[in-house]
Amino acid sequence: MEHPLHFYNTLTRKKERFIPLNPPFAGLYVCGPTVYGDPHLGHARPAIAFDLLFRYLKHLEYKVRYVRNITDVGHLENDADQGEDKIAKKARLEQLEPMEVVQYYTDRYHVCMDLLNVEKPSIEPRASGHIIEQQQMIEQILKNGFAYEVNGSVYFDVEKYNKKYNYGKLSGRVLDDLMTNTRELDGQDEKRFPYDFALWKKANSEHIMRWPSHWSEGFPGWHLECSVMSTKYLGKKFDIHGGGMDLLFPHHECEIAQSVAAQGEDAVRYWMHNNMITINGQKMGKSLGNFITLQELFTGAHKILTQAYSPMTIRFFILQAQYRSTLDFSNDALQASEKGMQRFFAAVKSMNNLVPKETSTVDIKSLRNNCYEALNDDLNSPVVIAHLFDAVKMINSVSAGSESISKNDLDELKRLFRDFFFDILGMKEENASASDNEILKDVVNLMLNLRMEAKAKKDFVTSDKIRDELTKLGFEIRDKKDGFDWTLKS
RNA sequence: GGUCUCUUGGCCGAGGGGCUAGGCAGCGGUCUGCAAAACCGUGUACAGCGGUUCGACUCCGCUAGAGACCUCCA
Repeated sequence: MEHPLHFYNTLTRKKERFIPLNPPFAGLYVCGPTVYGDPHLGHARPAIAFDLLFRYLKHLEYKVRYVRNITDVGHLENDADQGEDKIAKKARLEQLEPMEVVQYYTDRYHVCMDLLNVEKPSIEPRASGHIIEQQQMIEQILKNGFAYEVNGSVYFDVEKYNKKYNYGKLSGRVLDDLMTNTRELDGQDEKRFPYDFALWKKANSEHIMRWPSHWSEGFPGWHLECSVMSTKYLGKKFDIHGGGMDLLFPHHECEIAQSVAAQGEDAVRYWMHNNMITINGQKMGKSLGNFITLQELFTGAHKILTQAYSPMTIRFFILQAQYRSTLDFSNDALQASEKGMQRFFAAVKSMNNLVPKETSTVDIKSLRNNCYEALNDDLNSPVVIAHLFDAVKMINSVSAGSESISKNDLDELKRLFRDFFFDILGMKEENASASDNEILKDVVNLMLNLRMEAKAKKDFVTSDKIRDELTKLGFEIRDKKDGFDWTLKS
């Protein structure tokens, strides 16, 4: 590859060059949502971060299979083996079938992802659709001696596993430390060791989601689905596994243990973790109750918001931080993103109206490589955006007449925006429907032409009135040397 | 308590031993009938204290503060 892509591998704790196992193919698995609640801002981060990766890998002409799961079963409410299934609990609260809840929130998630212009993954498997495969993996782990059965439940034998392999290599944990640090947990009596985790859990009588198995009627443990579905669709060894940093331990650590226990070697080659979105410096999360749903952002219906923010504003906001940094959320920060993003779209519009000259006084040659360099350095989207802002400045200068651009350079500039701003960063014009409305366009142009006539007659009362009224309606009017320009703001 | 991470100007956020990040906001100017937009100019920012170094905001140590994981979490 001409542009070597590097990213930070959590497993090795350093940036590594990405060399896929079977080029030109690349396999990517990302932990998707547990569908028992409305998608919130936190869900947007990994979705967008790995959407960026997906898009960039495709841009680099890899044939990517992107698998992002839907967790619709198996995550327990409280302590590993005492709680009830989250989805079952919600179902009982709302008097709905569990699968009805799953469907409802899956649909909500999809709607939000579409609005955020997050591309659909190649495969979106559900845990509930892979019960048999999960049982097969449990059998394999049992056969290899790294699990034991107690009263119809099957647990992973962490201590035994750690004698042969290294439990904790991803999160940097040492099992001995974990042992000395053991806390009192209820209902651990079935386990040999507190850090053992369930592979299969016998369902109690009230538990609604249950499947038959050799061991009991029950349900699979929480970490199993990802091990199973990733390798099922990407192979026993595959390139990239992504997810939020909060899943690093125990979820991803257990995934590694399961895969290694089942097949004798790691499944994942590069582990990538996105950081959290914070609010007032604190992680936004369900348990803290300080999360803000995407719906609330899109409608402005939240007390810390002064207005609604469009999905593209959210996307731009998230891309303005590198995915491994925490991103502090606030109304002010969103407002800054919205303004900046609007400058982009205004510049793109005026780029398409630029008239090329014989020669260029702007230097656009380095822009493309600068953007590649930023992306190749662990997907540094904020730096890409900074370079694109340089391009915005050039466009505006040419538009203002203080600089000129050649036909070739203008074409390259257009390609630059198409490739990086639209295709890779995944930005898109939002109120296209409004400004694409021909009749609306004609009416606004009519009004503004009347205004021009008034101005020509120095009838500024009339001309200002037209401008002010249109502004009130949400239009932005910009006078030009010989004419005008306008946009409908969202 | 254990493990780990972070602390950049009013806000968000890159970066990296000596070279302007960028955006938003602010201030001054140009343009304009006035605006808006745009353009030009404008900020002695790197938590504190030591150390290493010719030179540190960037490396090391300590102190303070914040956070993450250790329990479901994106």
